[in-house]
Order: sequence, then structure tokens, then C-alpha cells
Amino acid sequence: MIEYSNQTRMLVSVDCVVIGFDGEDYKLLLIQRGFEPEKDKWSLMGGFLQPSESLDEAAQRILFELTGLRNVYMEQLHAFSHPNRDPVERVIGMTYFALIDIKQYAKQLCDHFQPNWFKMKSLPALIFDHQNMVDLTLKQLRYKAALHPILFELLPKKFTLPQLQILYEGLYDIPIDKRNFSRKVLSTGIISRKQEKDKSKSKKGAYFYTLNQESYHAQFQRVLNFIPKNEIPPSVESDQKDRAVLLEG
Amino acid sequence: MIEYSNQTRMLVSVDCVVIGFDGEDYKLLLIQRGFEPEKDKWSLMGGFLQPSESLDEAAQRILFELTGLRNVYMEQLHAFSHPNRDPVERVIGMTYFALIDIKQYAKQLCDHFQPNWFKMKSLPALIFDHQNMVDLTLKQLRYKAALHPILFELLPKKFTLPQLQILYEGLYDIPIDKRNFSRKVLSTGIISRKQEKDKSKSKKGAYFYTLNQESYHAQFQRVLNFIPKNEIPPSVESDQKDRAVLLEG
DNA sequence: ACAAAAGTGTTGTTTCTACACCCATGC
DNA sequence: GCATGGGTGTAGAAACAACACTTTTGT
Repeated sequence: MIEYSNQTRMLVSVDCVVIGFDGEDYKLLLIQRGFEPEKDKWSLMGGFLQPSESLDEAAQRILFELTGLRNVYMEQLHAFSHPNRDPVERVIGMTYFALIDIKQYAKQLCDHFQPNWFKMKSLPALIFDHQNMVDLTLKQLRYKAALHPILFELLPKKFTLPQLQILYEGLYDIPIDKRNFSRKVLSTGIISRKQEKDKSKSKKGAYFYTLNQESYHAQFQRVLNFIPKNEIPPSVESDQKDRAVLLEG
Repeated sequence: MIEYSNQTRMLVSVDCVVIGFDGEDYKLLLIQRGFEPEKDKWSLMGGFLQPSESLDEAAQRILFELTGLRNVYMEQLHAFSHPNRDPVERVIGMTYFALIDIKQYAKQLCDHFQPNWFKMKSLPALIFDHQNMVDLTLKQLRYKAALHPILFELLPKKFTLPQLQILYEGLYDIPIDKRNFSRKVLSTGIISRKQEKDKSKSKKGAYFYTLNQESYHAQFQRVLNFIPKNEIPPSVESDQKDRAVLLEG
């Protein structure tokens, strides 16, 4: 048999929601769409799935082509499939999300396509249903980060406890008690303190920490509790796949 | 513009992992594939995405066509996309999973296609990558059920605490202390005791309970803890989307 | 009367939250 | 010397796990 008869074939796009954190705000990486329709409007990093690649491979390829980044934390999130989501023709939109160290990106920036960071709180209008993809990513991120140490993916190799705390406070838009927070994080053993201090933000300076890779991977499956239970946002439902894959370039 | 040029269109299939529980064992609903290749081999409930329907709609349609069931708990799980996963041609496999009350199904059984229940522990060989889909579903179910009261979807309207406990014990293959278990479950307020008892399994009889819909939906987002923390299987990673949608037929 | 399953309470341990002061430094 | 942000400890409350006996009733 050569093919299935009487069935409709359709395009499959991969759209990557690329999230960064600059120490203060969550940022989203957007690009100006290079072709019609909606040419020059802001869009997620996207492209069409090619015949010889899997979705994971396509997501990596697209991210690399548009940003120059590899070896980034990435997950398949959800398929958006409304028949008219793309006005041109039927396109199934597979959403992936990526968490990246924004400074790492600054180095490797491939600005041929001039992607741009926008503050998550003030995004421009996005094409098609891309805003839905972003919304779902944030929901997923809030859910997952409440249970697993995923946010470390957004930080540079060396980071401080105050930085980490701001990261969590920003995601849930809540204040967190620093004593309880540091006790919880340190008790897991996933980070270790360095001699060195970051003096850029205070006179006293804050100790740098680094991730313990082994402990990090071990803890990843465990259900943690960095966020006070009552603060886990009710909008966050359940659901999840398990696929925390560190895609390898 | 009429269509995107120079891009490859492909088939999209929807495959439903339909899970039931008969009071003792987890069961999987399989069907004998109706067309070549692999005709008459055991397969998940599947079909091709049609031009006018979304994936959610396709999943509902397929489940209904093959089993006669509507209004069933269903989630989009993951897209399987290896280029050669179907030997005939490129097909993107969208996996959904459904949890159903097996007795409800017995009533509404549409046996035109003769689907068959198999014990999860002794499945026949499945076509293509369907076993991977089942494996991922179980992983997801174990993860999610440890945090959210999702397993109630597998029980009939009226059920007993011993039944519920067997359901949890079976999923994780662990024994659970019935005193702690009942205290935890009851303290959430998601079920209420009826006068009536189930005397089919003991002389003394076990009280029937029913779900409190309001409380159930309210609790659904909360992170629960029916399973002792150390028993949450380490194989279960993180990841999830949030999409606990009760698809409406 | 006894076997089989259902139901229920207590205790010690751990984990959580709430909360306030001293420290180090650059200016 | 003082303002700024960084670091640390304790105590009361809540949640958890471990554990064993009594109840019901069909035979």
C-alpha cells in the first residue's frame, strides 16, 4: 500500500513559546513574521514540520534557526487545532515551550531574523491564536514550577537566592517569606553555595549558588513545595504529560 | 493567498487510550484494526482528523463511533511524530486518553466494531507505537492521580471506600493503610456517604459514597495527597498541560 | 461461634507558616 | 554613621505515617 486513500492531509506547524527572565521580569521572545498573511506582525518562533523530522526535532531546528540556541529546556505542550486558526489553510499548531537563560541568549544571538524580547506583562498583539499558546504556557509553567524545580532553567549558571526568590514571586505575583523560602530550597540540596558574592545589587553582597546537577535531576521527579500551598493559583488545573525532556541539539 | 507553497501536508490521526476499572483490574479498550496494513491486529481506538473538526472533536467522534460513549473524561496527551511510525505514510499520532466507568460502557456498548477489554497487565501486541501511547498514559495517570482526584472518573456513581482504595492501590501497585486513606479522602469533602451499603463483597457491607460535584470541581485544581509521598513513583516525571476538560459530546 | 471484611482513634514525628533582628558594606 | 539589602532561628500549628482493635453479619 502506498498511502491511505480518501483522507485529508494537512500542514503541521511547530510554534515555540520561548521564555526568559532578566532578573526582574519574565520575557517572551517574538519575531516578525516573514511571509504573508500577517507578514511583519509579531509571532512566536514557528515553522512547518518537515517530512523527515519528528516534532521534537522540528522544535529544536526552529529554535536554533531563529535564535542560534541549542540544548535548551523544551517541552511539547499542546496541539491547537481549530479548523480556521490559520486563515490560509488548515494548519495544526503544535506548541512547544522553552525556558532559556536570557544572558546565554544574548551571547549566541542570531539576529538575522531579529527576534525581540517583550515583557510578558506588555505583549504586542500576536498573530492567529498565539496569545492562547502563551497563556497556556504560563498556566503550565505556574503549575509545574509549584511542584518541580523547573525555574532554574531560566537562571544563569551562578545565581543568588534573592534572584531565585524574585523569579518565583514574579511567576505567581505574590510575596514570599525569604526565611521560609531559603530553608525550603536549601533543604532539598539541589543548589550549593559558592565562596563568591554578587555585589551588583547590594553593598553586603549575596552569595552565588550553582545547581547540583545530580541532585537536580534526582529531585526533578519529586513533588516539591517551594510555593506556600495556598498560593498555588486556583486557575492552574491538573493535567500533564511527563516529558520533561532536555532536548539535545 | 490560497495556500502555503512548498510545504508538505500530512495525515493526522487521533488515538484514544480508553481506560476502565472493573473493581479489580485496570482495563484497556482495544479494537481490531479494520483496514490494511496490520488489519485485524489490536489497536487503540483511532481515526483520521477530518477537515472540519478540531482534535478534541475528532477524539469525541472517534470514541463515540467506536464505543457509543459520550460525555467522558478525556485529555489530549501527546503527539507522536516519528516519521516512520506508520509504515504506509507520514501520520502524526495525537494521543488522547479517556477514563470511563466500565459498567456504564457495558450498557451503551456499540459492538459493531467489537472492541474488547484487556487487563492492563496482560495486553496483546499492539500496532505501530500504540504501546508507547499506553505507557505514557499510565505514567501520566499515575502522576496526575497522585495530585488530583481524577480516578473517580473510573468509578460508578455509587462506590465504596474499599473500592476506591483498591483503585489507588492498583494504580501504584502498593498497599495503602485504610485508616489514613479514608481520613485523607473524607477530609477533602469531595464524597458523601449514603445510607445504603454494598453487601456484595462482605457480610457487614460497606457504605456507598457519591461524589459531591461542586466540591469535586473545586478540589480538582488543588494539590491533594492521597498517596503517601514516598510512594509517588519516581518514574513519574513532571510535565503537564492543564486541560482537564470534560469534553461535552 | 467464627470467619471475613468494614469501620474507627491515638500518638509521635515531620513539615509548615508566621514572625524580627543582626550583619556587612558602600556611601 | 547610616541606609540598603542579605542573612539567619524559633515556636506554635497542621499534616502525616504508623499502628490494632471492635463491629457486623452470613454461614
